[in-house]
Amino acid sequence: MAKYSAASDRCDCTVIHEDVIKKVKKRMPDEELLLNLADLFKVFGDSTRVRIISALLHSEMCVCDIAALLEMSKSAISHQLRELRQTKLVKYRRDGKVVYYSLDDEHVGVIFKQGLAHASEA
Amino acid sequence: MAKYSAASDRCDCTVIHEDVIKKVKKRMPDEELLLNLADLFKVFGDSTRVRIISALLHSEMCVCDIAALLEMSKSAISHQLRELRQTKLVKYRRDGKVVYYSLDDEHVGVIFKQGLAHASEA
DNA sequence: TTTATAGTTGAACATATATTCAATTGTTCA
DNA sequence: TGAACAATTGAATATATGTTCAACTATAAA
Repeated sequence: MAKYSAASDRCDCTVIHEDVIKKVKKRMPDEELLLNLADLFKVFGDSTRVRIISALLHSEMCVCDIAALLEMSKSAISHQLRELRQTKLVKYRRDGKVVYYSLDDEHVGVIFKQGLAHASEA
Repeated sequence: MAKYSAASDRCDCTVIHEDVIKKVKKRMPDEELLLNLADLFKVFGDSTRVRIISALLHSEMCVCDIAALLEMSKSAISHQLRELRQTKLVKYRRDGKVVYYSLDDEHVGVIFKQGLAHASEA
Protein backbone atom coordinates (compact mmCIF):
# COMPACT_ATOMS: atom_id res chain seq x y z
CA MET A 1 0.00 0.00 0.00
CA ALA A 2 1.19 3.50 -0.83
CA LYS A 3 2.66 5.48 2.02
CA TYR A 4 2.24 9.20 2.55
CA SER A 5 5.77 9.89 3.66
CA ALA A 6 7.62 9.53 0.37
CA ALA A 7 8.57 12.75 -1.37
CA SER A 8 6.57 12.40 -4.58
CA ASP A 9 3.92 10.11 -3.17
CA ARG A 10 2.73 11.89 -0.07
CA CYS A 11 -0.76 10.49 0.26
CA ASP A 12 -2.49 7.19 -0.34
CA CYS A 13 -4.46 8.38 -3.36
CA THR A 14 -3.80 9.08 -7.01
CA VAL A 15 -5.85 12.03 -8.14
CA ILE A 16 -5.24 15.29 -6.30
CA HIS A 17 -5.46 18.97 -7.13
CA GLU A 18 -1.78 19.89 -7.24
CA ASP A 19 -2.47 23.55 -7.97
CA VAL A 20 -4.72 23.99 -4.95
CA ILE A 21 -2.22 22.28 -2.68
CA LYS A 22 0.63 24.49 -3.86
CA LYS A 23 -1.40 27.68 -3.51
CA VAL A 24 -2.65 26.84 -0.03
CA LYS A 25 0.75 25.62 1.12
CA LYS A 26 2.29 28.94 0.15
CA ARG A 27 -0.24 30.88 2.20
CA MET A 28 -0.21 28.80 5.36
CA PRO A 29 1.71 29.97 8.45
CA ASP A 30 4.90 28.22 9.47
CA GLU A 31 4.57 24.76 10.90
CA GLU A 32 6.03 25.95 14.19
CA LEU A 33 3.55 28.78 14.55
CA LEU A 34 0.67 26.39 13.95
CA LEU A 35 2.05 24.11 16.63
CA ASN A 36 2.20 27.02 19.06
CA LEU A 37 -1.32 27.95 18.11
CA ALA A 38 -2.60 24.44 18.80
CA ASP A 39 -0.81 24.51 22.15
CA LEU A 40 -2.45 27.81 23.01
CA PHE A 41 -5.92 26.50 22.25
CA LYS A 42 -5.08 23.29 24.10
CA VAL A 43 -4.68 25.32 27.28
CA PHE A 44 -8.14 26.80 26.80
CA GLY A 45 -9.50 23.37 25.93
CA ASP A 46 -9.98 22.06 29.45
CA SER A 47 -13.00 22.83 31.58
CA THR A 48 -11.02 23.41 34.77
CA ARG A 49 -8.67 25.89 33.12
CA VAL A 50 -11.54 27.61 31.32
CA ARG A 51 -13.33 28.01 34.62
CA ILE A 52 -10.20 29.41 36.23
CA ILE A 53 -9.80 31.92 33.43
CA SER A 54 -13.49 32.79 33.63
CA ALA A 55 -13.08 33.50 37.34
CA LEU A 56 -9.90 35.54 37.02
CA LEU A 57 -11.64 37.64 34.39
CA HIS A 58 -13.52 39.29 37.26
CA SER A 59 -11.00 39.41 40.08
CA GLU A 60 -7.57 38.31 41.16
CA MET A 61 -7.87 35.31 43.44
CA CYS A 62 -5.70 33.13 45.64
CA VAL A 63 -5.41 29.38 45.11
CA CYS A 64 -7.74 28.74 48.03
CA ASP A 65 -10.38 31.04 46.60
CA ILE A 66 -10.29 29.28 43.26
CA ALA A 67 -10.35 25.84 44.84
CA ALA A 68 -13.37 26.80 46.93
CA LEU A 69 -15.12 28.44 43.99
CA LEU A 70 -14.66 25.45 41.71
CA GLU A 71 -15.08 22.91 44.52
CA MET A 72 -11.81 21.22 43.74
CA SER A 73 -8.63 20.45 45.67
CA LYS A 74 -5.88 23.03 45.98
CA SER A 75 -3.50 20.55 44.39
CA ALA A 76 -5.58 20.11 41.26
CA ILE A 77 -5.95 23.88 40.93
CA SER A 78 -2.27 24.45 41.53
CA HIS A 79 -1.33 22.00 38.81
CA GLN A 80 -3.56 23.78 36.33
CA LEU A 81 -2.32 27.20 37.42
CA ARG A 82 1.19 26.06 36.64
CA GLU A 83 0.18 25.30 33.07
CA LEU A 84 -1.51 28.65 32.79
CA ARG A 85 1.62 30.27 34.18
CA GLN A 86 3.92 28.43 31.80
CA THR A 87 1.89 29.58 28.82
CA LYS A 88 1.85 33.14 30.16
CA LEU A 89 -1.90 33.27 30.48
CA VAL A 90 -1.84 34.14 34.18
CA LYS A 91 0.59 35.96 36.44
CA TYR A 92 0.85 35.98 40.22
CA ARG A 93 2.02 37.94 43.23
CA ARG A 94 2.77 36.68 46.70
CA ASP A 95 1.48 38.43 49.82
CA GLY A 96 2.69 36.59 52.90
CA LYS A 97 1.55 33.01 52.71
CA VAL A 98 -1.03 33.80 50.05
CA VAL A 99 -0.38 33.79 46.31
CA TYR A 100 -2.75 35.84 44.19
CA TYR A 101 -3.32 34.97 40.55
CA SER A 102 -4.64 37.19 37.78
CA LEU A 103 -4.82 37.17 33.98
CA ASP A 104 -1.54 38.04 32.32
CA ASP A 105 -2.73 40.26 29.44
CA GLU A 106 -5.83 41.34 27.51
CA HIS A 107 -5.35 38.70 24.82
CA VAL A 108 -6.57 36.05 27.21
CA GLY A 109 -9.85 37.85 27.76
CA VAL A 110 -10.29 38.56 24.06
CA ILE A 111 -9.85 34.96 23.03
CA PHE A 112 -12.08 33.79 25.86
CA LYS A 113 -14.89 36.16 24.93
CA GLN A 114 -14.58 35.42 21.23
CA GLY A 115 -14.96 31.74 21.92
CA LEU A 116 -17.80 32.38 24.33
CA ALA A 117 -19.68 34.29 21.63
CA HIS A 118 -19.41 31.32 19.29
CA ALA A 119 -20.32 28.78 21.95
CA SER A 120 -23.35 30.82 23.01
CA GLU A 121 -24.77 30.87 19.49
CA ALA A 122 -24.30 27.22 18.65
CA MET B 1 -8.01 15.49 55.92
CA ALA B 2 -10.69 17.95 54.85
CA LYS B 3 -12.51 17.18 51.61
CA TYR B 4 -13.65 19.78 49.10
CA SER B 5 -16.95 18.16 48.28
CA ALA B 6 -18.89 18.90 51.46
CA ALA B 7 -21.32 21.79 51.29
CA SER B 8 -19.82 24.08 53.90
CA ASP B 9 -16.25 22.83 53.55
CA ARG B 10 -15.59 22.96 49.85
CA CYS B 11 -11.83 23.28 49.83
CA ASP B 12 -8.98 21.90 51.88
CA CYS B 13 -8.10 25.23 53.52
CA THR B 14 -9.49 27.46 56.24
CA VAL B 15 -8.99 31.06 55.31
CA ILE B 16 -10.67 32.22 52.14
CA HIS B 17 -12.13 35.45 50.80
CA GLU B 18 -15.80 34.62 50.94
CA ASP B 19 -16.87 37.95 49.48
CA VAL B 20 -14.67 37.60 46.41
CA ILE B 21 -15.90 34.08 45.78
CA LYS B 22 -19.54 35.14 45.98
CA LYS B 23 -19.04 38.09 43.69
CA VAL B 24 -17.14 36.15 41.07
CA LYS B 25 -19.53 33.21 41.23
CA LYS B 26 -22.44 35.50 40.48
CA ARG B 27 -20.75 36.87 37.37
CA MET B 28 -19.50 33.63 35.85
CA PRO B 29 -21.33 32.02 32.90
CA ASP B 30 -23.33 28.84 33.43
CA GLU B 31 -21.38 25.69 34.06
CA GLU B 32 -22.78 24.17 30.87
CA LEU B 33 -21.71 27.07 28.70
CA LEU B 34 -18.19 26.87 30.10
CA LEU B 35 -18.12 23.17 29.29
CA ASN B 36 -19.17 23.91 25.72
CA LEU B 37 -16.53 26.59 25.52
CA ALA B 38 -13.82 24.19 26.67
CA ASP B 39 -15.02 21.67 24.09
CA LEU B 40 -14.83 24.29 21.37
CA PHE B 41 -11.26 25.20 22.23
CA LYS B 42 -10.42 21.52 22.56
CA VAL B 43 -11.20 21.08 18.87
CA PHE B 44 -8.78 23.89 18.02
CA GLY B 45 -6.24 22.42 20.42
CA ASP B 46 -4.77 19.78 18.15
CA SER B 47 -2.09 20.46 15.56
CA THR B 48 -3.67 18.33 12.85
CA ARG B 49 -7.04 20.03 13.18
CA VAL B 50 -5.44 23.47 13.39
CA ARG B 51 -3.54 22.75 10.20
CA ILE B 52 -6.71 21.58 8.49
CA ILE B 53 -8.51 24.76 9.53
CA SER B 54 -5.55 26.83 8.42
CA ALA B 55 -5.70 25.19 5.00
CA LEU B 56 -9.46 25.51 4.56
CA LEU B 57 -9.14 29.18 5.40
CA HIS B 58 -7.73 29.65 1.91
CA SER B 59 -9.66 27.15 -0.20
CA GLU B 60 -12.11 24.30 -0.07
CA MET B 61 -10.28 21.02 -0.40
CA CYS B 62 -11.00 17.32 -0.78
CA VAL B 63 -9.76 14.76 1.71
CA CYS B 64 -7.00 13.71 -0.65
CA ASP B 65 -5.76 17.28 -1.04
CA ILE B 66 -5.59 17.75 2.70
CA ALA B 67 -3.88 14.42 3.24
CA ALA B 68 -1.27 15.28 0.61
CA LEU B 69 -0.80 18.80 1.95
CA LEU B 70 -0.27 17.65 5.52
CA GLU B 71 1.55 14.48 4.50
CA MET B 72 -0.78 12.25 6.47
CA SER B 73 -3.05 9.31 5.64
CA LYS B 74 -6.55 9.89 4.33
CA SER B 75 -7.89 7.90 7.26
CA ALA B 76 -6.27 10.12 9.88
CA ILE B 77 -7.56 13.22 8.10
CA SER B 78 -11.03 11.76 7.72
CA HIS B 79 -11.21 11.02 11.43
CA GLN B 80 -10.31 14.61 12.28
CA LEU B 81 -12.71 15.98 9.68
CA ARG B 82 -15.47 14.08 11.37
CA GLU B 83 -14.75 15.86 14.65
CA LEU B 84 -14.68 19.19 12.86
CA ARG B 85 -17.98 18.29 11.20
CA GLN B 86 -19.60 17.24 14.46
CA THR B 87 -18.68 20.53 16.10
CA LYS B 88 -19.95 22.45 13.06
CA LEU B 89 -16.58 23.96 12.25
CA VAL B 90 -16.50 22.59 8.70
CA LYS B 91 -19.11 21.67 6.13
CA TYR B 92 -18.83 19.54 3.00
CA ARG B 93 -20.26 18.84 -0.40
CA ARG B 94 -19.92 15.75 -2.54
CA ASP B 95 -19.05 15.93 -6.24
CA GLY B 96 -18.97 12.44 -7.67
CA LYS B 97 -16.46 10.40 -5.73
CA VAL B 98 -14.84 13.46 -4.25
CA VAL B 99 -15.93 15.19 -1.04
CA TYR B 100 -14.96 18.83 -0.66
CA TYR B 101 -14.60 20.39 2.76
CA SER B 102 -14.74 24.06 3.70
CA LEU B 103 -15.10 26.15 6.86
CA ASP B 104 -18.64 26.29 8.17
CA ASP B 105 -18.90 29.96 9.23
CA GLU B 106 -16.84 33.09 9.86
CA HIS B 107 -16.55 32.43 13.59
CA VAL B 108 -14.00 29.74 12.89
CA GLY B 109 -11.74 32.13 11.04
CA VAL B 110 -12.15 34.83 13.66
CA ILE B 111 -11.16 32.58 16.53
CA PHE B 112 -8.29 31.15 14.52
CA LYS B 113 -6.89 34.56 13.64
CA GLN B 114 -7.35 35.89 17.15
CA GLY B 115 -5.36 33.00 18.53
CA LEU B 116 -2.78 33.36 15.81
CA ALA B 117 -2.25 36.99 16.77
CA HIS B 118 -1.56 35.99 20.35
CA ALA B 119 0.68 33.08 19.40
CA SER B 120 2.68 35.27 17.03
CA GLU B 121 3.48 37.80 19.73
CA ALA B 122 4.47 35.40 22.47
C1' DT C 1 12.25 27.24 67.41
C1' DT C 2 7.90 25.18 66.95
C1' DT C 3 3.39 25.08 64.96
C1' DA C 4 0.01 26.13 61.54
C1' DT C 5 -1.30 26.99 57.06
C1' DA C 6 -1.01 28.37 51.80
C1' DG C 7 0.88 26.60 48.06
C1' DT C 8 3.80 23.50 45.14
C1' DT C 9 5.50 19.30 43.34
C1' DG C 10 6.36 14.36 41.61
C1' DA C 11 4.60 9.88 40.99
C1' DA C 12 0.82 6.99 40.12
C1' DC C 13 -3.45 6.03 38.19
C1' DA C 14 -7.32 6.54 35.28
C1' DT C 15 -9.17 8.41 31.33
C1' DA C 16 -9.16 10.68 26.87
C1' DT C 17 -7.64 10.85 22.37
C1' DA C 18 -4.80 10.62 17.82
C1' DT C 19 -3.20 7.47 14.42
C1' DT C 20 -2.95 3.02 12.24
C1' DC C 21 -4.86 -0.92 10.10
C1' DA C 22 -8.29 -3.49 7.86
C1' DA C 23 -12.70 -3.63 6.19
C1' DT C 24 -16.53 -1.26 4.11
C1' DT C 25 -19.41 2.28 1.59
C1' DG C 26 -20.44 5.20 -2.32
C1' DT C 27 -19.68 6.68 -6.87
C1' DT C 28 -17.89 6.54 -11.67
C1' DC C 29 -16.79 4.34 -15.77
C1' DA C 30 -15.87 0.53 -18.81
C1' DT D 1 -22.12 -6.09 -13.57
C1' DG D 2 -17.46 -5.51 -12.08
C1' DA D 3 -13.20 -2.86 -11.46
C1' DA D 4 -11.16 1.29 -9.57
C1' DC D 5 -10.84 4.72 -6.31
C1' DA D 6 -12.30 8.54 -2.83
C1' DA D 7 -13.84 8.45 1.55
C1' DT D 8 -15.58 6.58 5.95
C1' DT D 9 -15.64 3.65 9.88
C1' DG D 10 -14.56 0.61 14.07
C1' DA D 11 -11.23 -1.58 16.76
C1' DA D 12 -6.74 -1.56 18.59
C1' DT D 13 -2.73 0.63 20.17
C1' DA D 14 0.10 4.13 21.82
C1' DT D 15 0.43 8.39 23.90
C1' DA D 16 -1.12 12.52 26.36
C1' DT D 17 -3.22 14.47 30.16
C1' DG D 18 -6.13 15.53 34.56
C1' DT D 19 -6.70 14.41 39.37
C1' DT D 20 -5.30 12.28 43.56
C1' DC D 21 -2.15 11.35 47.15
C1' DA D 22 1.68 12.17 49.95
C1' DA D 23 5.57 14.76 50.77
C1' DC D 24 7.59 19.03 50.70
C1' DT D 25 8.54 24.37 50.72
C1' DA D 26 7.58 29.04 52.26
C1' DT D 27 5.77 32.28 55.29
C1' DA D 28 3.72 34.00 59.63
C1' DA D 29 2.77 33.94 64.38
C1' DA D 30 3.25 32.04 69.03
